[in-house]
Amino acid sequence: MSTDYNFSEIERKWQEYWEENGTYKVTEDSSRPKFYVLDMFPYPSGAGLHVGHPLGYIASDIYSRYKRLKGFNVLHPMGFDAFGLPAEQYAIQTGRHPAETTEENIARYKRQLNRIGFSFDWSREVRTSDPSYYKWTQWAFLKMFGSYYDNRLQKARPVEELEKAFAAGGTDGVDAACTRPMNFTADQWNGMDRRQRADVLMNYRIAYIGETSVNWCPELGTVLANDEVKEGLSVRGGHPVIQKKMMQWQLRVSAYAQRLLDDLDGLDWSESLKEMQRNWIGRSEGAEMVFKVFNGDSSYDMTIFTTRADTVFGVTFMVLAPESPWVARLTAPEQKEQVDAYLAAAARKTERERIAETRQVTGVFTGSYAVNPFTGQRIPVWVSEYVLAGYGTGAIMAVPAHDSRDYAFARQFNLPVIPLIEGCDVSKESFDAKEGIMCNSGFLNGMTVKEAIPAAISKVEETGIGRRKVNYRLRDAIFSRQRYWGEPFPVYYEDGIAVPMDESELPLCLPEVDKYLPTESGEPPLARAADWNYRGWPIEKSTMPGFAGSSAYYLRYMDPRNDRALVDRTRNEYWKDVDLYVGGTEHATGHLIYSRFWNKFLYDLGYVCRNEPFRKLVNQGMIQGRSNFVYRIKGTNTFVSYNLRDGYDTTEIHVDVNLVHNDRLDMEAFRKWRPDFADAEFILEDGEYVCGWAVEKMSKSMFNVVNPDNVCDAYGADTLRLYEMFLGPVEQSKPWDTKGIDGVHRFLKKFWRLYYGREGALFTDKPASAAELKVLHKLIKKVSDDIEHFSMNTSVSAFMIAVNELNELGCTSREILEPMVVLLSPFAPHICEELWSRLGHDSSVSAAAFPEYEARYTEENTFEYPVSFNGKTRFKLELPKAVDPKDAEAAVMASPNTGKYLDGKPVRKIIVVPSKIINVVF
RNA sequence: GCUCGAGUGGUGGAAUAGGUAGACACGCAGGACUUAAAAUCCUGUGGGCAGCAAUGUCCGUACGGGUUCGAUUCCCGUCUCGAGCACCA
Repeated sequence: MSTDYNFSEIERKWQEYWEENGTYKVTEDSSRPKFYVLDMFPYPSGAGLHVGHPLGYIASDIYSRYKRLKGFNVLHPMGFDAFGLPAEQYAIQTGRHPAETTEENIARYKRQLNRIGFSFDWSREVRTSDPSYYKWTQWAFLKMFGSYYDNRLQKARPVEELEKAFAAGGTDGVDAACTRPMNFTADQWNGMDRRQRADVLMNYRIAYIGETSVNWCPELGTVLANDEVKEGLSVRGGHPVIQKKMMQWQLRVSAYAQRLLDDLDGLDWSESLKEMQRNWIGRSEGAEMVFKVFNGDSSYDMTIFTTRADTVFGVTFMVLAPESPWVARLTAPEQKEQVDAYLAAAARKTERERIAETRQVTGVFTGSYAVNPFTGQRIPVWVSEYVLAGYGTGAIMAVPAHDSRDYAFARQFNLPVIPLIEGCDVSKESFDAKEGIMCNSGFLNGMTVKEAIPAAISKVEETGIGRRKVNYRLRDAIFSRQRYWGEPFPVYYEDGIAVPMDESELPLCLPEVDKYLPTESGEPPLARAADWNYRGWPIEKSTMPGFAGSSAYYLRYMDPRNDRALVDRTRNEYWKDVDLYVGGTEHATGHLIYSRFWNKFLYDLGYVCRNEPFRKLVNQGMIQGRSNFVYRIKGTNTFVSYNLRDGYDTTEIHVDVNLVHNDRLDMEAFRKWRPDFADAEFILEDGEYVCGWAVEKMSKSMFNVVNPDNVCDAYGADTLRLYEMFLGPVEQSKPWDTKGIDGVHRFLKKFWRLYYGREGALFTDKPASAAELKVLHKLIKKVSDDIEHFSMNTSVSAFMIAVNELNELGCTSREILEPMVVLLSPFAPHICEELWSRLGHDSSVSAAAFPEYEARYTEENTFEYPVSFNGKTRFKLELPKAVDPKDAEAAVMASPNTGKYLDGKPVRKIIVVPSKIINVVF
């Protein structure tokens, strides 16, 4: 048996052992408390893992292993988010089936993950593209199709109950979330035919089909959700996105806006992430107000939304969104030509162009007028792009004096500006702040803005002009994608009426197609599938988006092979929810909103027992690349070292970071790297070639991708794990910098040397000394506190200190060395398994118990000392043994806090520098 | 523009209730063992000033104020960087 730390042999051995023995397989066990640690499952891309991906997995694995040692029954699964665009685009280029390439990518991912020594229970693996999995994605969709949202009860209910209510009393007494408000009587409902009823119900379903303005990406040939578009470009691929009206499946996420907002308060998530969700939900309180509008002889009531009802006396015009249905109604014949031209121009623009032209003010007069309900004044109605169709009612009252956008518009088109706040200057810009005293505002005069807002809304309600209203920025999620590689909708069209399939017919599997491109007529790829129909009726041709499969996967891990339910009730009641969820912040407004919505929906229907899915969430930072450069002298094949390059005219060239160690170039490897560098010459400093560096995104084109496999080859998985933790706080983004990895590797070697010298085993049965025990117990306390607080980086430091101290003490006692192995095993499981077994244990170290921290070593060194004040013993001090009680008492008496706190608070801490007491902390 | 974070040595970063700032590691410098190298080990390492020295002393956590006996930590203002949202009425 080798006495050296042979990491590659050790790691291979134990990884095989874990697999053969099913060491990390977990079953429901009601005798032990559960703990559910989840990582956001990866999309298995063709590029494989780089060193940044496992950061969160390592942290969560340490946490899982720690909890296991603490006696918890830990569920720590892994799976794959396997549907997605890259596999499909690869299929379009190569003709290979996405299932095939996905399978290969998953195999590579699993191999790479297993090399790092994670304690995943692979028997519970899920893949979203697997029919036995997406059966339950489709099932949830059918449930959403069959449900509506009851605003009064604030929960989802079966559509059948809505039908009963309609049959009994029409829309009277029904308060349900819907696309547009409806009004009909029971008689009208009962008189409707099948198609009419289907149309009405579609207005209420939680999964519904409807015409909406969508983000259409022509390049990708599909629609995208709001969170898949950034700055007018698709997140995947960066292609331009335009607005288009289309019939699309949607999920009524907006119905859950208030609950999604309220329930954030109870979650143990970072404040910044909660804030992001709050912004995305975008609750704003205000009022809806009705304005009378006139087009020639016709008059209508038009509703607008405002958060500034107090400024109604300053309304000098109104503005409609170009897409608003009011535009057609309110365009006067003499203005029709101009309005149509404006609408056409607006429709042609991409989202990006609209954003780019934000500063340009455009608009057109409709020729119609409205009446200000408070002043009776006649005001013109305009159309402009700066008003959004999708928010509020798509129409606004414009108050140029107190809204900068209205102000810009008024200045552009010479519309009047009426200031409403005493002393404000609106000659150059609007006064947007909600402060000051109202003027020119009738009954509001003299009030502060803060008083005027509720007063104005009350008046609006009293006079029947409108009502209090809360608006949300959160929109319904568009759920159709015109793509192949996604879940098919279990819906067919009978005479054009959408009909759900029966649950018993799931899964509806993806059909084979000859090509993965849209058809010539622009239909989705599924239209290429011959004979794909249901009893002769056409099946829905679009597929579900990426977030469909990832919205409930955490539930499926609880019961992954169940074919009768998404998750069995008793299993769900055992595992309940995710105690710790680790993943990137990029999912803040996508997956993490959809998942919460999906879970709440299932909760409403009684399929799951928890209202929120993820109790605690940690966002791991991104690991950026650290690129290296060499400097070629122009026109030559000579490269000059970093610090000497000033004297030359050079070109900076990215060099593969795998050819560089501590910024020193391996010149031989460099010559072999590419043929044109084969005869490269170098100008060196101190005999070495020093490279330049920069922090950039980790990508192939920058040659800065570090593959964890290479790190495992060179240093071992345990070093990789420790090093990724040592790099800094898990939540923080940082560049991957191999400087310093030697230090961590050195630590593991030192750790090994504590157990094995060159001559063999060093551990003995000798009892531990007090000093040794103190080192151990200090470490136990530090490490457990650190892991609970997710600061693994400082734990690694603590291990280094402890090992140095034990070395100095010449520690050989098993009493110390055994618990040390258990302690380190969450971080470096392989080396610890090996040492554990060499210490004579038959079972895996993961079956051990995390050592208990014994306070006696601090107790032994402290004692209580009564302090008298005014002749009465007031409290006892806990003093470090090194401190002379007289000094302590003197320090207490001299303490500036004594007078303040002597009677009340206990002493918390005595601050001692080597020889003297500085202060007493109460 | 709005919202939320963060600014500490040459570098990554510690300081987990306001209490010795710079733990630990890298890098660097010097030394030991080597014919040599690698590996390993030891010592030093924020800055200024004084001293042969051990040491002493002052300044230091982006900047300017404040609260406190005491501030990297709390409060106000400024600057810089990062993240998110962005015509949301």
